[in-house]
Amino acid sequence: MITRRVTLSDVAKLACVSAITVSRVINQPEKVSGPVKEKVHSAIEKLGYIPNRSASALASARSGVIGVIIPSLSNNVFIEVLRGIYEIAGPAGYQVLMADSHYSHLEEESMVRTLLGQSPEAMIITGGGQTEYTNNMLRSAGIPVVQLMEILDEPIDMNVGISHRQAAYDVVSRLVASGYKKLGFVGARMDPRAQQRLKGYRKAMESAGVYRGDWVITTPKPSSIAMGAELFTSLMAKSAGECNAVFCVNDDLAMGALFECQRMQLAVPESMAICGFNDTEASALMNPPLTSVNVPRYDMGVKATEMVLRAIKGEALDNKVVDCGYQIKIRESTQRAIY
Amino acid sequence: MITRRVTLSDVAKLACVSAITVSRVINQPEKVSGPVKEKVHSAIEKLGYIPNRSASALASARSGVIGVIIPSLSNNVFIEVLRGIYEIAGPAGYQVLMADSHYSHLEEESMVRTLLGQSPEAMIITGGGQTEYTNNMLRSAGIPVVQLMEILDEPIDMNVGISHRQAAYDVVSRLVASGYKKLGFVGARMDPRAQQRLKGYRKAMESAGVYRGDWVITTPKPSSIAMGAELFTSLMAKSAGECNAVFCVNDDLAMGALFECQRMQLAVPESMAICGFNDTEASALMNPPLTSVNVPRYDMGVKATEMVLRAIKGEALDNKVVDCGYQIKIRESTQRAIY
DNA sequence: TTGTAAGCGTTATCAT
DNA sequence: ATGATAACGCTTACAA
Repeated sequence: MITRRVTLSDVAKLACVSAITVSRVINQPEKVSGPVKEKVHSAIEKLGYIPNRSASALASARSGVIGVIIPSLSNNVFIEVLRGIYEIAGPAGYQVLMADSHYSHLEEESMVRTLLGQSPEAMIITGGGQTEYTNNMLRSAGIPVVQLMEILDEPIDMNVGISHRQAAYDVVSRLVASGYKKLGFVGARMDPRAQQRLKGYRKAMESAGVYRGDWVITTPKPSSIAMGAELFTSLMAKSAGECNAVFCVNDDLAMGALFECQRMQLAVPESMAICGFNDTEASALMNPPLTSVNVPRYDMGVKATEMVLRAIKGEALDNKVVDCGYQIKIRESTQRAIY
Repeated sequence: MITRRVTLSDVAKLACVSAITVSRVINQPEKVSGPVKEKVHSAIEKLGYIPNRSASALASARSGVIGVIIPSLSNNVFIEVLRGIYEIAGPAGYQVLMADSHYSHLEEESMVRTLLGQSPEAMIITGGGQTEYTNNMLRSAGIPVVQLMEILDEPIDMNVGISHRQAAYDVVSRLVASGYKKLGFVGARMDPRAQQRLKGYRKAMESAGVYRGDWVITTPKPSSIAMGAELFTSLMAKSAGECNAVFCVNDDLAMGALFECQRMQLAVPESMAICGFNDTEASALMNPPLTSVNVPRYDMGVKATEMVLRAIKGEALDNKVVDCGYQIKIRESTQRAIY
């Protein structure tokens, strides 16, 4: 005895109405009279009917799906963005189909293909630099697209993010201005955002006439707390202990650097100042609290999703590009009493 | 000029074959001759054809989707499980449709409904305690279901996890045996896993005859590093400073407790021993490194996904319940030189 | 307010 | 090896 999945017409039969009426009860209840609505609802409950979204999507050309591509599930920054996306999309009746490109534009290309197969009504992808083929696919899909995280020169469609270059320039300038002229740079993964931050660091250091190429330590390897400790050690070695401050391209690295200082008995900030980027929860709670740049990750996800939802509805957008801004958080880790 | 989405028959027309042949080239290429295959492939490329999954799902009754429900996107533990799921599902040609139940079995119910609407071929959900209605929906969906994270008494179908009670019992027993008899408990969120850990703690303490109800501090509020500091402070107050060790229900709390000790100038482990749970990256790298219980989160996700994939294929499973085990990591934070 | 008929783009089934 | 035809379950367009 095989139990076929319950369909619209099963419900219709039980409620003694036509299939389209059941469909209306679900999608446009205001167009159905009270008594009929009740009959249908009780039939739906009795049978435990669950509408088939594939059939619905096929017939209506609306999938109720938003496609999202992030570079990594291991990086908390993207998780918070995701949270923002889910928090808006779900209540609005949209499903999120997420894929992880592993920081590869080639994987990203095949993921865009796959996601487009689900006929998403909008796409949210991370940053720029997509392959030409990816761009073509996205353009010809004819759906709203948001590029998220960083402000780009030539967005495909919409763009939500911050200027990582400017943010890094700002915080580094402030550090230099307050006396930290022997400020090294430590970066891992070095994705486009990290590259922008490095540019900002460099410009700030050069403006002050204190840039030193050999104080820049980077690796393409994944970022982690352990990597922060490792790179910090390299910086100490390479600068022969000359650096007395370090700008880490993110808070994980900064945390690793701080832990390493503790192990080396290097007092922070007295002997070594540390600055991170992103302002994750731990940063403000460590000892000493870490200076960082607060980036509204969750809000970016929210904003991007709100924008695509509006675009799906065909509403006009005030602006296709939204700069979410950042906040510099100066904390004890860079507040040396005497220079 | 409206550009309709490219369909199978567009490709078929261009390649001068029938639609079903194009379908075969995509899904069962071994059943199509070489020359025809080439013709079709070039037509696909020329048109930039992307198959419509909704239509495919409808016609074939295979959606290529796995539904996943986790309680929270804010908790890293579940993110690592997710990583394991995505890492296996993607390459196997499955899309993951994820939903966040916010630790609510009622939200979970509506999310199961929503996900089932996508005709997933399998479902992976967190833990037990689902509503009766949820259980019914899952059962009558007739698809493989894995309950993940903890070993349950009466799983719906398959079950992958660890015994949180046993793990907590083990580590607490070891701490007590090595002299920490004034061991408090600190817990936040108190979801079913946390409850189990509390039970394990209690049993271990009672077995040793050192259990004290007033040394158990919990809150239903979300867990965080800041909350760890707060609860630790409460414990100190409530135990009038008598406790000289604390078992935190997770590593975030343990981290917060350690930071608070540093602020209070309480030497760890000399004056206060700290033990966490989960063994997240930071734990091993802090100063001092934190004792914790390593839980194979990523592997759980991998294992669960491998199991549902096998079940989808109709392959026999050796076992419907898999205990992934755990590892106790004793580190400096609980290694007092002299008791 | 309710219903009929046609089709959405794909695949299963049965032929050729 | 390839094709014709009828589903799959729902919604749109048009009637009644």
